[in-house]
Amino acid sequence: MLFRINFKSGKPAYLQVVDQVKAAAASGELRPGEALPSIRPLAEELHLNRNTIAKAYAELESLGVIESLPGKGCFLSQNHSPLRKEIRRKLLIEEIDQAIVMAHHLQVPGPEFLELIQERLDALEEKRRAHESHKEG
Amino acid sequence: MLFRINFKSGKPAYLQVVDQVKAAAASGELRPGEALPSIRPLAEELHLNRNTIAKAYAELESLGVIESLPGKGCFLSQNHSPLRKEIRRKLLIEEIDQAIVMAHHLQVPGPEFLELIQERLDALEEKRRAHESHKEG
DNA sequence: ATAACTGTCCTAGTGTCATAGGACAGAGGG
DNA sequence: CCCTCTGTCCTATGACACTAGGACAGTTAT
Repeated sequence: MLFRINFKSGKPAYLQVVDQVKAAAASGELRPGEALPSIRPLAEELHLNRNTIAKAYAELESLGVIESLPGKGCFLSQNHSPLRKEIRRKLLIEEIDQAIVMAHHLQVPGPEFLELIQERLDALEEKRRAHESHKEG
Repeated sequence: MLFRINFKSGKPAYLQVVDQVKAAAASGELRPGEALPSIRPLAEELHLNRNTIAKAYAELESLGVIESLPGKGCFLSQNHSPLRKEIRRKLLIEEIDQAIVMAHHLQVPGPEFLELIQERLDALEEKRRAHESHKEG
């Protein structure tokens, strides 16, 4: 598990951590129940204040991605997203529409757009398979 | 052309305008060369300061979506996105990955995700056809 | 020229965000 | 108990984002 902060990206450090944990969860790099790096060591490793990491973890907990047990540590949740199905669908549609509008604006035609999506889905699936075999084999 | 600002969304007003103009351009509601509402009247209509609209338009110009001619007005560009193809592809991939990670996190399975995308693409296409016929017929 | 319109720049106020350090509370090993 | 680890809360500070009003410059019609 390796995080990297891009200090010149303009994106807040704590949000970068949030995104990277989410991505790690999606790719299987982090598995349900697994412990995340504890706040202080990770903060030191990334040259951030502990509260910056704490804020990221708090955000992740509010999203249902992780659970934090004071005194023990933070762990990846079993069941993500406590939201109702219609809400989840609505959120996802917003995200999709944003990508579609960007594709149009970048003049990427529909077929190429779909191809790109399939490509990324495949890439993710491959990552997941790789992590499966690492930890089960 | 109708804009609506959601004041309790937390999203800055000028960004809401940016998104709505981009969406209007993608859906064909706004066509290349067409004039956008001028800054002051639109600001008054939306109960915003002129500079809030001006900032939105400036952002859109920097993105290549519109062109503003001082003294004349703002107009939708012919050719969006002055960026090189690899850059555009990279930007789009970031957006797509974000949607994919969200789909995973919301526990929306791959096929349903693709279905949703197709659905939104179709919806956009229908809008575009509707605007075609309105303005050509 | 005047007036009414267009967008733009400058500057200031206000608030929120991101980050940081100190102190506190629960868990577990000597 | 004592110490060290865990996460959490409170507070403060610095920076930046958003908004706002005044003054300016280009365009067009009268």
